[in-house]
Amino acid sequence: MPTQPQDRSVSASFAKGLAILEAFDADTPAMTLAELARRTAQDRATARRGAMTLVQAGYLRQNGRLLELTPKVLVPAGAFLQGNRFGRLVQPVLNHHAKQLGAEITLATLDGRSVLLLAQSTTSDAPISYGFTAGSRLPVLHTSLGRMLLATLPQNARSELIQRIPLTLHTPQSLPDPQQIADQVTHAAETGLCLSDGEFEAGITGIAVPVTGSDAFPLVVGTSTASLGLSRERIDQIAAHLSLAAAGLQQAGIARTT
Amino acid sequence: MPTQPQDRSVSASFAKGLAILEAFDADTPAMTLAELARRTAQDRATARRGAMTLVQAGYLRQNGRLLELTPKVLVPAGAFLQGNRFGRLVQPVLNHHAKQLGAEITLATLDGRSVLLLAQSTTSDAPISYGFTAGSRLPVLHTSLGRMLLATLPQNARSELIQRIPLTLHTPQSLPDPQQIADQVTHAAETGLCLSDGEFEAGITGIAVPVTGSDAFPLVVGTSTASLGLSRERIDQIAAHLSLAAAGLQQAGIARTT
DNA sequence: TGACGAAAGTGCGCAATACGCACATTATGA
DNA sequence: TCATAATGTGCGTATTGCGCACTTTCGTCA
Repeated sequence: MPTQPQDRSVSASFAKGLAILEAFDADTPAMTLAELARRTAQDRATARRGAMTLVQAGYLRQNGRLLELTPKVLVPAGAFLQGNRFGRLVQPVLNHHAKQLGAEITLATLDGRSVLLLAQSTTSDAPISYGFTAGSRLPVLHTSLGRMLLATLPQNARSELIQRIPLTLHTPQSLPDPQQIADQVTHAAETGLCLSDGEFEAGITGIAVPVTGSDAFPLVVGTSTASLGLSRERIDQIAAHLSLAAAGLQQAGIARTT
Repeated sequence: MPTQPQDRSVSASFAKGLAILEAFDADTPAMTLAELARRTAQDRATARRGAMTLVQAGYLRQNGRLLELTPKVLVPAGAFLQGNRFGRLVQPVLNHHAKQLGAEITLATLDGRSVLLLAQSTTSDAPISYGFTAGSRLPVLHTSLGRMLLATLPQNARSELIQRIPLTLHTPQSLPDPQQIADQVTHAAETGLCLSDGEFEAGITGIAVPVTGSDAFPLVVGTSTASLGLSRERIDQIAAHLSLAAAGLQQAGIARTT
């Protein structure tokens, strides 16, 4: 009684263990074993084995009957960021243009069905800080970053993703129709600029431009600002700054040398 | 022919898979499969299974014959940082006192046998930036952060760690004798302040103070400055700022509510 | 161009190992 | 106090991962 056409080149136990780790997110950085088993749809004994392995490896720790992430999960992230010279190559560029612009600039890529924030400028004098950091996830369909990322994809992948990603409305202004979103994406692809007004957070307009030249990951940079009194001139101004930042990034060598 | 007193509550395959992921560090964010197998001392087939599983899960990607970390490794880190409200609780405190102090302030904990950086102030006007970010590792024995962390430990754990951690000298000024280091740690424990002059990077003095009140992890904050012309008064001044930052952090609620 | 070494992919037999049921125990809350 | 839920554990079973050995591909130097 075979269960699945098991792929002999991936380890099922390892995959299940990773699923345990992935069960922890920003909203739930600590949970009980039973809840963990429920979330991952694994047998409690299986979930326990995975969790105990993670505890032994140092990625989880037991606090009473709660399992919680330890700071050790920062290590692989640090390896990625340092290994790719983010601190030296990316951060200065973002900071410089953010200062010029007077608003924070975010670098993001696409991961599965969500936007993944990679880095953000840290100009302490910037007005708003949303508490988003590297590793944060954002929805794809209703953010300027997400739509701009979609726009970098080839047509077929683009429309397939728009269909497959469950559409959740965050504000009354969130576009409810996949077709409208697809049109916005097409428009973004043609103009190299994407706006999204109040579709993710009310009263906030997101603006994003692509970072071309990266053959490894789709990359975009973006910023956000209050929608109120946002003139066309100001938008163009912001877009210009973002484009400069994007150019600076690819010149700094974000593109992977294949 | 039994191999090991195998612990039935941890998954060997999962642990091996995690070892694959841990093989990637800041110096080697990409490597070939053979090298991966060599580093982890696993059979190539085993290493391949682990790597392919990580590829399927999205944490690694294949670039030619190289395996490299993907940005997805930022996700667990983001979950930890956001879940513990670092962006809202920690960062503002660090930034505020860093501005007052005129130098970057770093928050760190102890992970195994190395210092693990958790967060760093981001005052764009600070003089030096070492390229260290959250997730970076530093040696324990020859940094002020590390020694201050050791000082927070109970006596037995303290001396055991000092014995067990391999002692590598980074500069001519690095203390070569475990006993001297132990004395420094004791002194740090008594005074609540730790200095380390040029033992990790020549000409740089590190200064660290403990963040008490955390029952979950040992925490310290520290900064670094040029050793040249560093007066006793200035040191006291810096220590005062760091202590304020430490107090601000525990007041912000870094301590885990057990 | 040919030949060598290193790296990558694959198949498969064996047995170690992870699975998941079921039971006992302990915490939680009505 | 009882009921419910969560935890830890033992263990039989067969699934699953291990690792040898072979083939193929790639890169390099003669």
